[in-house]
Amino acid sequence: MHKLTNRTPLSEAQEDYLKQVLLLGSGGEGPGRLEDTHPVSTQSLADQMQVKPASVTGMLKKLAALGLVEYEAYRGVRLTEAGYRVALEVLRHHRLIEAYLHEALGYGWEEVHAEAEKLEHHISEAFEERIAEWLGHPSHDPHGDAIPSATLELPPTTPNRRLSALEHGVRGLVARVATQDQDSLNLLAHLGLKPGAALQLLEQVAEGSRIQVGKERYLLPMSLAQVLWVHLEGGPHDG
Amino acid sequence: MHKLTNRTPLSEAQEDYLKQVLLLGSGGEGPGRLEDTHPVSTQSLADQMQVKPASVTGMLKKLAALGLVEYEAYRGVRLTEAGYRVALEVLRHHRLIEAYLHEALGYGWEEVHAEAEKLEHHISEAFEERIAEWLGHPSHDPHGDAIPSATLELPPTTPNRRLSALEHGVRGLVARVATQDQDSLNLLAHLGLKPGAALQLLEQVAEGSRIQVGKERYLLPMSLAQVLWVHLEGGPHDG
DNA sequence: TTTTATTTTTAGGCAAGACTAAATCTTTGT
DNA sequence: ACAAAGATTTAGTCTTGCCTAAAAATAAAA
Repeated sequence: MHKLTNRTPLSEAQEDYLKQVLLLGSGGEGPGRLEDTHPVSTQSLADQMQVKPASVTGMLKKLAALGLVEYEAYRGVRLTEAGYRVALEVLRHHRLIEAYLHEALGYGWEEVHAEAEKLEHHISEAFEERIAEWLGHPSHDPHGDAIPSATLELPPTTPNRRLSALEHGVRGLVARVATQDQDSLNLLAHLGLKPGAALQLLEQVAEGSRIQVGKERYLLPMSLAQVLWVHLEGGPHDG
Repeated sequence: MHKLTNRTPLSEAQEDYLKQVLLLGSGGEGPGRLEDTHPVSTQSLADQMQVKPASVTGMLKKLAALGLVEYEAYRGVRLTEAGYRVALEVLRHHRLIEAYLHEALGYGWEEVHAEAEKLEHHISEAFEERIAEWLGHPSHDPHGDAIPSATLELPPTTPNRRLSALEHGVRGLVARVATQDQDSLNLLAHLGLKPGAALQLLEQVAEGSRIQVGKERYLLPMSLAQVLWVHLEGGPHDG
């Protein structure tokens, strides 16, 4: 029996599961409309949450009973409308906090993830509002990830592509750094490859992507080239 | 067996208990040196934590096993040196957050407590440092409560007295508002009775204290007069 | 199609931290 | 001094969220 008029506050774990179902169920471009998501496997959730698959099954049953996910045994899980809203709310908290830590408190953009991960579950709506206000209601966080609005709409997407999928010679701006791995973040930050940075793809080789950033040339391993999303120079315009 | 080389991170509940043992064990003037505290009863902790006495007993045993409190059955509890340090650290977090919410994010001084209560357990040392830096390493929070330094020293105490204990005619400045009750805070805020405000005690009556604030006169109920700590005008100097 | 490998679920447990009810200590009143 | 009252502790449960091991379902391969 679904409890759609759900006003029981969710636990931290529950919120985290919902967030991950959204993230894993969306393409690499980041979360979009609920209809565009695909079901998520128990295993992928277990990996993401650093937890055993059996634990995931247990939690999914609870969330299904709350009407927050649609869960069919052996068949993966997807969010309901209600679960989707919760997930977006958590994402909004996370990304606003990242932006605030970066802009207001001088955190490096590569340092903000861990702190936001803890805080996202513990701030009030008032806090959310005040930092959003202070920041001027930003549409993207320091990693280039979209921030849902107060009414949970996502900002319009721009046509970005993975560095690893570009043709040689192409120039563009880093639009998004889609990893949370601390080592990767540190390296990319060290190379100046943060959102907004200009780069040119020299060529794709077996080991990864040879690029030029300012006057420097680097060979970026495949694993990193895949998480760097690039906005093409002179690419498609929308207006 | 005490585990004095304690580096197991404490739970939120454990930190809260330690904080309350410190607060309840200190006089109304707020926490001072560990030697000046008195043992705290199970009942008073239960009241403060909104929990049944049996639950308190259970937790105290755990904390005693960790070497954070000295606990003798039926006899109350006090902090050990290690527990005292944890309690001060939590208090520092709490009060720095209150100050930051007030000064940086425009929270009213009467609104900050609830938010700080949640956040105090979830911020990193880096976060603590950055907001302390931003604030200029303040010695007191918006309620006038002392903030332990990064090395956990308490700022020198000033000779304040409860409004309810003053003689009529006396003038002074509000030094501290020692309540966390939201209704009381709202009322005091409404009357402009925040730390720094000047007032004069007209007379003590059975129902409370008749005072003058600016051009207004109020009869402040006993319960409120007891939580208002006043710094006497032209009072004892220390230099 | 049948076997094998992989994924997922079930079953049973554990640790925190709360609760209730019952037992036991301490204090207090006379 | 002693009994009643009040405070505290013990004993036994419950819920949450995780675990491991074993069973079952699905998917892949022969």
